[in-house]
Amino acid sequence: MSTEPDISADNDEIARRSIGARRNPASQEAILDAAQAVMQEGGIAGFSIEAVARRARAGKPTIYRWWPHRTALMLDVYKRFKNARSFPDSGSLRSDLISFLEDHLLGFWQGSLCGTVYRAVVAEAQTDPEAAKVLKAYQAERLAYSAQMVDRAKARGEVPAATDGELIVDLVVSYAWHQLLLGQIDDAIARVPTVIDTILGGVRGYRE
Amino acid sequence: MSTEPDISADNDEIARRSIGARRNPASQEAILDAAQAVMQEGGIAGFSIEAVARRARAGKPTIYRWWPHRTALMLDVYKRFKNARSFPDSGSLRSDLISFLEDHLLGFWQGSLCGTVYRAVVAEAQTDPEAAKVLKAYQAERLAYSAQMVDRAKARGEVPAATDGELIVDLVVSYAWHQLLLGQIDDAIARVPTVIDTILGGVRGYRE
DNA sequence: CTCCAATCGAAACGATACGTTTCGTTATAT
DNA sequence: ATATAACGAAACGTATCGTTTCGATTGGAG
Repeated sequence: MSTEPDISADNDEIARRSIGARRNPASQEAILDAAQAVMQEGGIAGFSIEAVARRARAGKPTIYRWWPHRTALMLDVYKRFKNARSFPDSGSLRSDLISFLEDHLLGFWQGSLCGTVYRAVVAEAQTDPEAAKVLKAYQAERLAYSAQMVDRAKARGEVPAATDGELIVDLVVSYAWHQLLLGQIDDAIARVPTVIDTILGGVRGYRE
Repeated sequence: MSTEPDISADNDEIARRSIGARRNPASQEAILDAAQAVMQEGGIAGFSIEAVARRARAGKPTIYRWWPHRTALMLDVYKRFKNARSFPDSGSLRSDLISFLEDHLLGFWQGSLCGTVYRAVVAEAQTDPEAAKVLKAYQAERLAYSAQMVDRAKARGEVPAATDGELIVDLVVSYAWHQLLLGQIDDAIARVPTVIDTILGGVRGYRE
């Protein structure tokens, strides 16, 4: 998998300087590279602004100038991975949701650095109210966007128009979060079809 | 609600001393009281061993001696609340699950300190592998225990014997976690019946 | 009864990270 | 030509970490 941005072209360059009264793209990139590397090597616990600054050979003020919170920096690292993932549109809600849970959530987090980063972001949001606000907004946006899968199913007549698309997607995402935060991604991936079938079909043979 | 242990009888007592070569119960209680108070006043962010020690007028080594991790201390505070909550057994799976989600999860966390403490524990588990192990074990145990609700429904013939009880409960718990960690407990409580009905019945009118 | 051992609170330790401020340098924008 | 704003570097004071000392306390072993 080449989902991970390349950071092998390390900072062999000469020391960066100011390029005038504007942001230095090279510095920004070096900082993101460093943040990713630090997260990769030391995990969540070792992730600090100081460590990133050292690794990037950047001044702390430069980081604080462009990223108000540690969370903002982590989210930017996360977003580097989430590059143009086309949304599943297979023509079937079931396989759309399976692909969504298996590829876009669990599979995306598995193995790569993304899971680690996302866990850190969620953890940070429990401490920092500002981070909580950012994460909540991000989740709301993603939820609304993902609900389009259900909208398309409605258009196909696959589900009634009254179906609460956001709730369906919320159940899928909630399950993925729970598994991620408990470090059970690998186990969860094996059960994806069962989970989706349960969410779509409910408890088989349930007598109301 | 009087779910919260009383800590109003504050430490007006004289300074505690050693009572010999054994644990001082008064100190342990004072530390737990202080931990709860600190969490209550400063939230997760302000929670530090130093702050707890100051508040309890205890020495830091005394805390480190009895609680290896910060998480262990937080979990002990959490457990003070979780006093003998009897499990829902209403004779109907639907109302059992509604009560479970509304009272034992969301309602238990709402308002009281428990939600804050639990969020802190989950956050800590993302950083500290030891905390992760403890939390994972705790969740697995609770999951198996809660699945008994579905087992009783099976015995009543309400659901087929092949139903995956742990998956049903997992979906409910996952939803509760997601809402807790996003700070949306209040909104979530209003939607409890809809959520349970969706999990039990699936998407109404879904054509497989 | 004597003394050992383990506890207690208090204080201080070095280390680390926080977020901010200063400084001299650089180069765009006006 | 000059004001402006970014850059890296260094240092600031504050806070918490987890550990180490210290003297005082008191139960339990010998």
